[in-house]
Amino acid sequence: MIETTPRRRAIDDVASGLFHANGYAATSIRDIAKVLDIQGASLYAHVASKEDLLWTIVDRAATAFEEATAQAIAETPDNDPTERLAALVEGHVEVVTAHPERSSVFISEWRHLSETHRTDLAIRRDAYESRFREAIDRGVDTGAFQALDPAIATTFILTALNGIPAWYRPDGRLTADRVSDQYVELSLHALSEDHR
Amino acid sequence: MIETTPRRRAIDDVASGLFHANGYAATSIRDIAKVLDIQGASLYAHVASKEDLLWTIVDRAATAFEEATAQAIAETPDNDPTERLAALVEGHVEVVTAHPERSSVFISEWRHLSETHRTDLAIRRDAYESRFREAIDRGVDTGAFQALDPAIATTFILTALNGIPAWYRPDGRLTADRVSDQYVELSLHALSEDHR
DNA sequence: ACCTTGACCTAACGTTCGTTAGGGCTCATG
DNA sequence: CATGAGCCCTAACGAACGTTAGGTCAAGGT
Repeated sequence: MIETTPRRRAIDDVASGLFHANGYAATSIRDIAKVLDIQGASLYAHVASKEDLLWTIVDRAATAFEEATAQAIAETPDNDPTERLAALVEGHVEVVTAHPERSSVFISEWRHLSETHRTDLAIRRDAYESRFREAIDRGVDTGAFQALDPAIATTFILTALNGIPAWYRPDGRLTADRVSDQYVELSLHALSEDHR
Repeated sequence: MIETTPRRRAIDDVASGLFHANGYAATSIRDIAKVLDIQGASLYAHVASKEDLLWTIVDRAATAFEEATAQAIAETPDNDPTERLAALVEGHVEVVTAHPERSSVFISEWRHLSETHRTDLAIRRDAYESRFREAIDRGVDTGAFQALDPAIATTFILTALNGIPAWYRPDGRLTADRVSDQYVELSLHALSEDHR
């Protein structure tokens, strides 16, 4: 069970922000402490290690993505790949726009995890990507999607989705809903059969 | 003029590989030297600073992308946005697959440049992205592309392209040509008007 | 009145960082 | 044979790193 005091939560949020902005390796414990107006050593009353901090953030983000896919799958029929993929994309965008910093760290900083955590995460990430891959495979099989390399198509869409936290700003011109709508539209369009 | 001895070139290549694999901040001068079977301090006979190393790699990558777009634009008519965009995507994929490590560093590690170099690069990157943006704008205007938010569409495609060096392996299942073909197909399809 | 708990402090540890200074070896060219 | 360029060495610098140890102080429960 993960214990989470309010103070620890605040520390995680500050760490997310700095890891997102400068990267994990370029962010020191003392950098994080400075934002909290605290001495670096004091952080160790709340945190086991720097990597523990990273893992907490990454694990929370991974869980959010997993919950989103689970819901998307529960809400759409197996035999409608178009709707299924739309729900998956929408769910992904919602998670990313709700927590851009966490998501960014999850996507970009996993290399700096310990080997144990890294392999744990790789498994979960593969499972996540499989949800997209399965929907696309099925769509190609049933003819709903054009026949192209499903592996490339999956990667194409997933990398486009993963790019969002790098540019999305919650207070920017684009609302989360608009981004979601457009990304669903673009993703489905990219795969859809021509209707000439 | 940039002077480039063969030895310096070898150093740049090693640095590209490590920066790509572990990130700039997590790669030390001594790490780079170790691959070359050399003492860390010896690198300073060839390199002014660690940032100089990063900038050389990034600058070379940026130039490669600029040359690719220039060629794509020269080879396609202004009034055919579909062909223009196809050429831009193809050129981008060719650069990325020819130099995945350099490209990866260019895309992911620009935050660690000095402010001078970072703003220099930001300008060039904006100019590069504008080439895509202009083709998409024109395509939406002429009706060749479906009417969606051109800013989002541009970002969607560019982030998908930028994701390539993270997964592409020169000795893998997919040849550079195949990736290029598929990415052109997916990009154009994502934007194309329905023909129902 | 005492004790725990949470939050933070200062001081210090051993290590690694980027970088500089100064010297030495090899080898092609004059 | 002398020269000089190219390449690398050892030694060391001050700074920053993650982390540990031990202590203070206020709030709250018993």
